Amino acid sequence: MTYQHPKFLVAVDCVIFGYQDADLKLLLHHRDIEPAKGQWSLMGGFVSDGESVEDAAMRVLYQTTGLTNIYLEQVAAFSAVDRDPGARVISIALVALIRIDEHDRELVRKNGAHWRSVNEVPKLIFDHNEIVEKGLETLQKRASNELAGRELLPEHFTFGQLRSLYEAIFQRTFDPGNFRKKVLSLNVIERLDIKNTKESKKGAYYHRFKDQNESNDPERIFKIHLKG
Amino acid sequence: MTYQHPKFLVAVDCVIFGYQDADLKLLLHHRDIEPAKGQWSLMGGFVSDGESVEDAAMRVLYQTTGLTNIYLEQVAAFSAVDRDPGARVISIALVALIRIDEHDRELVRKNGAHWRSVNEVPKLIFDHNEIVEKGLETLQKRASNELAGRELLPEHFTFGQLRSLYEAIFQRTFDPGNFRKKVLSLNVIERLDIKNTKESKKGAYYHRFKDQNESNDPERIFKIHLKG
DNA sequence: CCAAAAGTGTTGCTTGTACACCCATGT
DNA sequence: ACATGGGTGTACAAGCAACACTTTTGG
Repeated sequence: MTYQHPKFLVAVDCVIFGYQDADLKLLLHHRDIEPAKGQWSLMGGFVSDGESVEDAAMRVLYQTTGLTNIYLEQVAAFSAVDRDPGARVISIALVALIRIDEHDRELVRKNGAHWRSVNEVPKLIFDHNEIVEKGLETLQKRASNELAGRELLPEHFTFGQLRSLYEAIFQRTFDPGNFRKKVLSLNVIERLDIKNTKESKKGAYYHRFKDQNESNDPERIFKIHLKG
Repeated sequence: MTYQHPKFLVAVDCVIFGYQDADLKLLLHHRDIEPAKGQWSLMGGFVSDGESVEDAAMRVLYQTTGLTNIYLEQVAAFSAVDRDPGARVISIALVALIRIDEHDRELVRKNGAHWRSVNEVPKLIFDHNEIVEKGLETLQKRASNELAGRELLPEHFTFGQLRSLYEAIFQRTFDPGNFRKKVLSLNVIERLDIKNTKESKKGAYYHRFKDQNESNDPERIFKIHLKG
């Protein structure tokens, strides 16, 4: 051992967002270990040897949703000395965005996990409510700097669906016309020749995200300040 | 012990920015422990029991600069398994902004520390160059979302000095007139009746940051996109 | 026919950007 | 007198925001 210093348990807590029924969802489960066993908690786990924080988060995600290749972003480190009454644990929070229709429902069920609307997050253990707050902020920042949704929407989506997603993320409404124009100006989605006729009488064209390469993004600053 | 899991050394690495001679500076020192002893490194240390990550960073700052009450912001966790050849160390990076004229030069000297321009950062140990990059990004984001400089400039400063600071942070020039108007519109600084006559023939009014309370900030989005 | 979402257009306003231009003064 | 940074003003462009209006079709 080269260094003589105290060591710590290091955990990852995943703020896993999905989107369904025009509502931003958060994956929560009943914690299965003491302390606070049975209470609502974020999906989390401890970092293992030979594993980076991101590796650990991906492992947790795979174990709980069956998904790989997930978009992950660090939120922050939470390290208050008494944040976990069971032991001194330093936790790195990460936010993950997943397509809710692709996850393994059986796995989620086995984990005692449930999707809950971000508007109805129950009291969570420790500082997890605070982590959710910060995680949502991180998502909002991301969604203002670029057009988010690739990881949350199905392959094909209408403008209405994209707008609903943004309304869920920012917890407010956007003017349909202005939102459309703003998104189009970013030049990152393209229209298909198929129409969705389920969600409106007239029918709305499906769109899809362009490939990373062809979506020429010259400093795309989104700056969503559209009012309802 | 409640949990059975591997434990890790947790470090803090501080990206300490100061500002002097129209140049953004970074505090570096010669590492005094093996491995990589003597090489350039960020100011850092290990988290102790009973100490949060922020506590540890403040301790490191105090030990190296003698300063307390420093603005601190988390950058990210760096946790690649082999990032430190001496041992498995998970490091939380934080960015700190200090007024360079207030630090304890003697302390800094004892630490073998030196201020280096961010434009001339040498090869650092481990992943510290990457940490500096991320730290600068964090500073830039902060400086675009609000008027930064409280912690970097002296009490009284001219528009020229503030603009120079921003030019150092963003590594580009700003139009003097437009910069002035933009900053004034934020309504967070006030003019004093004293003039600085050293840096220009005409003399420039000193300004200072208003108190947090009286600087009514209605969603101040800075959005520095001024061209040279 | 009516409601409701899709999609387009118009207009006023705010803000960014590029300048021109005067001011004060040390050299 | 002139070069230099300070400070103000102007004019155009771009983007935001509010909202009118037309299209389409299921009920």
